[in-house]
This record gives sequence, C-alpha cells and structure tokens, in this order.
Amino acid sequence: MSPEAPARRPGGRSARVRAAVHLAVTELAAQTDPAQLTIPAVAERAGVNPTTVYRRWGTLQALLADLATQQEADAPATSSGDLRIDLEDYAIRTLADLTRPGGIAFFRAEVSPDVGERRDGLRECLRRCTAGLDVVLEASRARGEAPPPLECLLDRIVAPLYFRVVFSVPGTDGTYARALVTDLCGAP
Amino acid sequence: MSPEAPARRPGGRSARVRAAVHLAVTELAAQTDPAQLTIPAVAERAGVNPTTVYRRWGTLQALLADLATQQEADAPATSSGDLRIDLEDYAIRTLADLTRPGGIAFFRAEVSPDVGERRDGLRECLRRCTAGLDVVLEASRARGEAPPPLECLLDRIVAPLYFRVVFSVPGTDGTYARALVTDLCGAP
DNA sequence: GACTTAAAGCAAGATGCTTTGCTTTAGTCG
DNA sequence: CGACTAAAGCAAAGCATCTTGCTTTAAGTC
Repeated sequence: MSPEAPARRPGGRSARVRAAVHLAVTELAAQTDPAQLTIPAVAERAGVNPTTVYRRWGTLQALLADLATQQEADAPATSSGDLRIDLEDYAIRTLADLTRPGGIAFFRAEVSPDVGERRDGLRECLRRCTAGLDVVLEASRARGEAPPPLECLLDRIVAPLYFRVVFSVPGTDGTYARALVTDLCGAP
Repeated sequence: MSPEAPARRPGGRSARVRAAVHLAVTELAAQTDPAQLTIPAVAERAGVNPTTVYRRWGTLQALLADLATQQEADAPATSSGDLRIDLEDYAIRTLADLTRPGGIAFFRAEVSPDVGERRDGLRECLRRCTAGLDVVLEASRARGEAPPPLECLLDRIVAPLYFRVVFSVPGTDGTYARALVTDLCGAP
C-alpha cells in the first residue's frame, strides 16, 4: 500500500523520477479532464517510462496518495492560539485545496475504485482531512478549553465544504467557509 | 443527455430490454466491486448485446441517471404534515439509499467522469437529492411556517450523511440521522 | 396480413490501459 | 576503481472497453 516503504536506494535517479512524476501529476490534474489523468499520460509528461510508474506505484490512487502525503509533510498544520481563528484558517485552506484546479481530483480518484482498495484509500484521505483538525483541537485542549468533538467539526465544517465543492453549489467561497465556523462557534 | 426522450417505439422489446438492463445494473451494483460495473458486464448479465446498451445510453452515467429517474418516478416524496418528522424521514431514507449495497455507486459514477459530463450529471444528482427536501419545505411553507432555507438543510443534513457514508465513518446509522435533525430543529 | 422502419444483434476492428520478460543504466559499497 | 544490484527503460503481447458498418428482428401502421 504505502509505496517504497524501505526506500532502499533513494538518491539520485529515483528521487529525480519521483519528483518528475509528482510534478506531472500536479500539472495534468490542473490542466486536463480527470479522465485524462492516467498513468501513461503522467509518464509521458514526466518523461518517464510508463512501466516505471506501474512498478513503483501500481495504481493511480497509490500515486496520488503518495503525492498528498508528501504535500502534507511539506506543509504541516499549525495553531495560532485561538480556536476560532484556527478553524477559520482550516476551513479556508480546505476550501482552497478543494477548489484549486485539480484539487478535487484526489478525492475523486479515491472515491471511484474498488471497495477493497477504496477502504484504505478513503481512510487515508479522511486521516489527511482530520490531521489539521486534530492539531487545532489538541492545541485548544492544551489551553484548558473544551472544543467541540472532532465528529462535530467533520459534520459542520468539512462535510459541507466537500459536498458543495463536489456538487458545484454556487456561492461556496471564503465568506461561506467563515460562516460555517461562525454558525458553530457563535459570532466573534 | 436524457435517454430516449421521444420514446418512439416504447412497447414490447424495447421496454423488455430496458427492464432487463435496469435489473442487471441494480444486481451488479449490489453484488460486485464498482470497478466491475461496466457496460459489457451489465449487458451480459441482462442477456443483451453490449452494442445495444452503448447505442441507447452511451455511457454508464447516463444509464445510472436513467435508472435513478425511474426510481424517483416510482416512489415520489410525500409530506406527513410535520416538518420535523418529514426531515427525519428524509434523513433516514437518504441514509438507507446511500448505505444499501451499491447505493453509493450512483454518486460515485457521477463524481468520476469528465468535467463536461460531470456538471450535468451532478446537477441532476443534486436535483434528485433536493427533490424530496423541496416537497417537505413547500408543505411546511403552505402551513404558514418558516422552515430553514434549503441550503441550510443541505449543509446540516445531506452533506454530513454523504460525507460519512463516502468515508465509511463508523456509527452512521438511523440514530445519527435523527440526531442531525434534532441538532437543527431542537428536541421534539 | 403486409409494409415500414426503429431498435436489437452480430462481427470485426480500433483504441488505450496494463502486464511481463529481458536489457540497460547508474547508485551504493567494499 | 570495480563489483553488485536496485531501479529504469524497452518492446511485445494481453486484455477490456468502445466503435462502426451491416444484417436481422419485431413494433407500429394502414
């Protein structure tokens, strides 16, 4: 499932290929239809042999998961010291992630495939969703506050954002994202 | 987009084929992995030539949309006369639709494909989501009440249900669905 | 009952994703 | 530097979806 766990020969060419493939995925996801986001297309754009991608990642979902994991590692979540501000930041960042070109491609790729694979893929996707929230909630608790439970935040903030982005509901912007937090926490 | 709008020769064989294909889709969606739900597989199970399915419906999404439309026509939404009860019924029915075997397949099929097609498919999917709510809200307004706006119901009831079913969040059952309505309307 | 034609069946082929066996390249280690 | 080997490249074949031109069936109409 997790690609190249041992990473037995990470230097030089392997890292170069990995970077090129990641970049190609990002560009393709942003530029073309989701249906065009295939392993052969990614490989061609990356200047890499398709076989290499198949052997290293196996499936498109695994590749996307690998990419998301790295992005998460590159930009870890932080806390400002105020729950309300943290939640607003989280909501706005999540919305931006979802609405940027190709942003929903990752979600889509995880939703489509087999149940067996999907279970793990979606669990990972959900974990990434909640990782930022966990940091925020933990910081709040560390200050002695009693923040809403994680499930409540999923229902009231994350779920509406996903739903409205997936269904292209009009008016789903930063103001709306902030309003979700206000509805939950009360006016500032 | 909408298949067989004129329906120039609906009797006999065409209807038989349509029924057989619909049944095959339902059974396959319930029994196999979503990835196995392809037009050739449906055609074989229905005892129909794949070409027929391709020519009549064109894509799997169109076929699923056709099926959903007919199901909607078979079981139109009603109102009990009490908003709270109507919303609970709606939430429980929606959850049941989504969690039954293959229930999420329709949503999944609409989320995956090309943007161009997806726009219409999702618009239709959303319309079906909200059709039941519209009936309930209209009935409430007709009684002189001031029910929450549709968007609020989407955020607070429909979106959490979809989100939790898609991500297989544990504890997503009838009690939870009712609790969503209680959180919104207050205790009975 | 026979005519017309929409719709289903059939078969061959195009297309594109995926796999597999083998060869070549280039990191890593002594 | 030279041997070792993981990883990338290459080529050919496999496989499933989808398309297309034509034939056959049977629903609708007079």
